[in-house]
Amino acid sequence: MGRKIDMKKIEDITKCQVTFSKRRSSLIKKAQEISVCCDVDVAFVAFSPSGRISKFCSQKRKSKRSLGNFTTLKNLELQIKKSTLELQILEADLRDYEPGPEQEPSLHQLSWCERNIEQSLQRVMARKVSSKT
Amino acid sequence: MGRKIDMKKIEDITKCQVTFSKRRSSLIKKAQEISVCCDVDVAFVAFSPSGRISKFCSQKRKSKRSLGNFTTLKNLELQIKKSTLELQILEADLRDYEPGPEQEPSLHQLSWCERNIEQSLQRVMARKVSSKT
DNA sequence: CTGGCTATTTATAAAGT
DNA sequence: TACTTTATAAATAGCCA
Repeated sequence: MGRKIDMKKIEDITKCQVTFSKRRSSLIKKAQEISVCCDVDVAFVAFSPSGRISKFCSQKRKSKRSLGNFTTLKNLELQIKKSTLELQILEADLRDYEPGPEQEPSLHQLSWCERNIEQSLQRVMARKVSSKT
Repeated sequence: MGRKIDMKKIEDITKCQVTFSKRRSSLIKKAQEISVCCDVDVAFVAFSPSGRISKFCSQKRKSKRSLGNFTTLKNLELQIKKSTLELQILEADLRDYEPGPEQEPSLHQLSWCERNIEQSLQRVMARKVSSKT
């Protein structure tokens, strides 16, 4: 599509931003299409050089609250515990970093991260429910 | 590309899988391209109907361990705490779900989720470091 | 399920406004 | 700086192996 370009970083700032904007749009469009046509749950995230985040999530989460047996719940709980532990370890690691003067962008990113974690778990849970149906 | 198709779920199982496979490939290719050309960190994830996960992450994480001041660390810690709390709440919510007879796919999904959480935090941390540079 | 082939439809790098 | 247009390169639906 368009004149061919080298697969390397576009040095011209303006050109790079334009390309990013255009490609991001079609990438998200494609993600939407595959989610609809193939009935899949997809997520796309991009951290731009300027620190901003672009994301797309096909929100086709199943409704919550559906009771059932607890056959393998132990395993699931174990995994969740492990994830929680990872978070705590990472929390400790974070102490080695310097936040810097600006704090808004990073806090936004952490907020995103937070939502991402939530959504990831929700996807897993939704998949868990649908896979047994 | 190809003969036009309706933007709706492809009912023919085989056709749907073929389409998913092909589109997934080009989607990941596009993700790789935008990550290189535009120097962005991207991630793409797809939960297929059959329960499998496809993902792509441009792994351009910054190296860890770089000391600095703790100016806004309080805020960061607060956010992390909040995320951890979310996880605990979600963990509680998980009790309302039934894992089902099959457990492998879901555990894999949780493993992915775990890695995703880790990677998300690492990206946030990396961005945190690079943004102050 | 992968992998080509081909006819079409999209995506898009550049240039124009 | 942001659309619009244009020329070209890619992506891909339908088939076949």
